[in-house]
Amino acid sequence: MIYITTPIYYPNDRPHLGTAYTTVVADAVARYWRLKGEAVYSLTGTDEHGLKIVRAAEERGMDPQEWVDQIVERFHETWDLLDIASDDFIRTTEPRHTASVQKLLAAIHAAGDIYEARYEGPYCVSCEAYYTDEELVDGACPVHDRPVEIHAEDNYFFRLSAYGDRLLAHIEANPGFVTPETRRNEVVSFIEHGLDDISVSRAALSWGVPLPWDESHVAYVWVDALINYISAAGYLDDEARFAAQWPAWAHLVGKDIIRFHAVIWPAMLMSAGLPLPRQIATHGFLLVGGAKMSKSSANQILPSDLVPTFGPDGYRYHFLRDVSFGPDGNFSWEGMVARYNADLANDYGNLVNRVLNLAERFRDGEVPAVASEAAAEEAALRAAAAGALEALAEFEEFRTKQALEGVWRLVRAANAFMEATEPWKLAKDPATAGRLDEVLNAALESLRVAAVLTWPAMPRAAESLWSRLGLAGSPGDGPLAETGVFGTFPASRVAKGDPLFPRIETEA
RNA sequence: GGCGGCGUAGCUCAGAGGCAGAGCACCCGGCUCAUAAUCGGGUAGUCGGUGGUUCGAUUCCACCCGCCGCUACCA
Repeated sequence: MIYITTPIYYPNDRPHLGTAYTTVVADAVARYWRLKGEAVYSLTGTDEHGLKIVRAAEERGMDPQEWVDQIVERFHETWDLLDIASDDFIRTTEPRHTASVQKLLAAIHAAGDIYEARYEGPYCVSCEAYYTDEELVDGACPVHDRPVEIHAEDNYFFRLSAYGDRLLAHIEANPGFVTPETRRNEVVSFIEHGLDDISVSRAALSWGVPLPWDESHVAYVWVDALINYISAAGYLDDEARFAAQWPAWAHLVGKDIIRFHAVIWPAMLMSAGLPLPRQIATHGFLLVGGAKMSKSSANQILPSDLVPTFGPDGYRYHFLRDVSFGPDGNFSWEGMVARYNADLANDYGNLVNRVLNLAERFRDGEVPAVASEAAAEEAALRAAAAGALEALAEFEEFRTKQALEGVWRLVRAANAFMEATEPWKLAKDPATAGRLDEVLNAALESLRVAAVLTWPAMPRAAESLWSRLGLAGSPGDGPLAETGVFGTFPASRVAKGDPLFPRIETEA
C-alpha cells in the first residue's frame, strides 16, 4: 500500500501557502498512485496539544478542546477549497491517537530506553518555556526581554544517544531515506556530531497525553505529534491494517522539521521494534519577494486569496508546475498569472475549446470512432502521448514540475496536430469528410488522454473535460496503463461548454 | 568557526567531461477552428571569478567572491 503523509499542522493559524503546498503535493502524488491502480492511503491532520494551544484558548476565554474544535474547521475548509482528497484526517486529541501514543511510549519504556532525570536550564516565567543559552538575548528572554530564571523539573528522557550508529547505518544502507541529498547530508552531519538524549515529557502541563507509567506527566508535543503516523495506520488495535499500511511510503515534510522526522522518529520506531518509513521527502520554503513567508510578517498569503482568481486547479497547477520540491521556491502574483495564461488558458483550455467547437460545428458533437493507422500526423500525436504518459511517473519522485512539463508535450503536440491537419479546411470539401472524422477523432482522443494525465494535478478540470467529452465515470478511474494510452476515441456526444480556464486579463 | 548547497539566455529554471538547453518574454512569418488564440522560424548566455587536472571543463579539483541552509528539544 502507498501510505503517504503530510505533517499534522499546528492549528494556531489558518493554513497558508506553505502548509497548502505540502498538502497539494501529497494529494497530487496520492492521486497519481490511485490512477495507476495502487491502493493508497493519504493522511493529513492537526497537532492539537501543547502550551501554545492552551495559551491561544485562554486568550479567547475558551478551553483548549473548544478552541481546537473551532479552528480545525479552517483546515477542513481550506483542504476542501483545494480539492484535497485525503483518506484520513487525524487529530491528536482523538482517542485513537492518544491511546496509540500511550502504547508506543509504553513499548519504548519497556525497551529500557526511558529514564527519569532532572532537566535544568534558563526558563522564562512569562513564556512558561525553557530556552537554550544561545537563544537568550543578553541573558534575557528573547520574547519578553525579561531576566530568565534557572529552573529545573523532573522529566522523562528518551535514550536517543543510543541510536546514532544505527541511524547512520540505516541512512547509508538506504540512500533514499532522506531526500533531497543536501538534506540527507545535514542529517548525517547532525548525527555524527553526537546525539543527546531528549526529554519526552512535561510535568507542568496538563494539555497532552498522560504517560502510561506516570500520569502526572504528559508526552512532549513533538513526541506526541510524530506518533500520529502510526495511529492512523491502525497501530493501536488493527494488526491486519497496520501490517498492510505501515511502514509509510513517504512522509512529506518541510525542511524545518527534518530532524524530528529523520532522527527522533526513526529512533523511536527502532526502540519500539517497528519498521522505519521508506522515505522522508523534504521540501523547501515558498519565498515571497525573496523572503520567507511567516505567520508574523505581513507577506503571508492564504489559499483563499488566490483561489477566487485561479480556481483550485489553477492554484494546484501553479505550485506543482513552478515549484521544485526540494529547494526553496518563489511565489509571485505576476508569475502565477503568466503561468496560468500561458499553460492553462492558451495551451490547454484553448485546445479544449477549439477541438470541441469543431466537433460541435461540423459533426453536431458526434464524431465516429474511426482512426487512421497510417497518417503521419496521428503518429506524431501518438508518440507525444506516449512520452507524456511516461513522464507522469516523475510524480513517484515528487518531480511534479517534470511530470507536468511532460504532459504538456501532448498538449503542444495536439495544437500542432490541428495546424498540420487543418480540419476547418477539410470541412469545406465533402470529398475529405472521411479524413475530417479521423482528424476530429484523434483530436478528441488527445483530449481524453490529457484529461487522464492532468487528473492528479487538476482533478476538477479533468473531470469537467471528461463530462464534456461525453465519457462515463471519471478520468481518475484508471488504470493508467489502459486509460492513459492513446487509441481511438469512442463514439459519444461531446459538448463544448464554457472556457475551461478563462484568460486572466491583467490591468494595464 | 565546522559541515553542506547554490550562482547557466531579459525572467523561471533543467542539464551534463566532447559542437550550451526548455518554457515564458521578444522579433519575423503562416493560419483563422479557437480564450488578442495557435503553428513554424529566429535573436539571445565569456554556464560567478582565478588557477589546475585532461586531447578536451560550463560539467572534475583548489582557491576566491556573492547568496543560503544546518550546527538539538520554536508543534
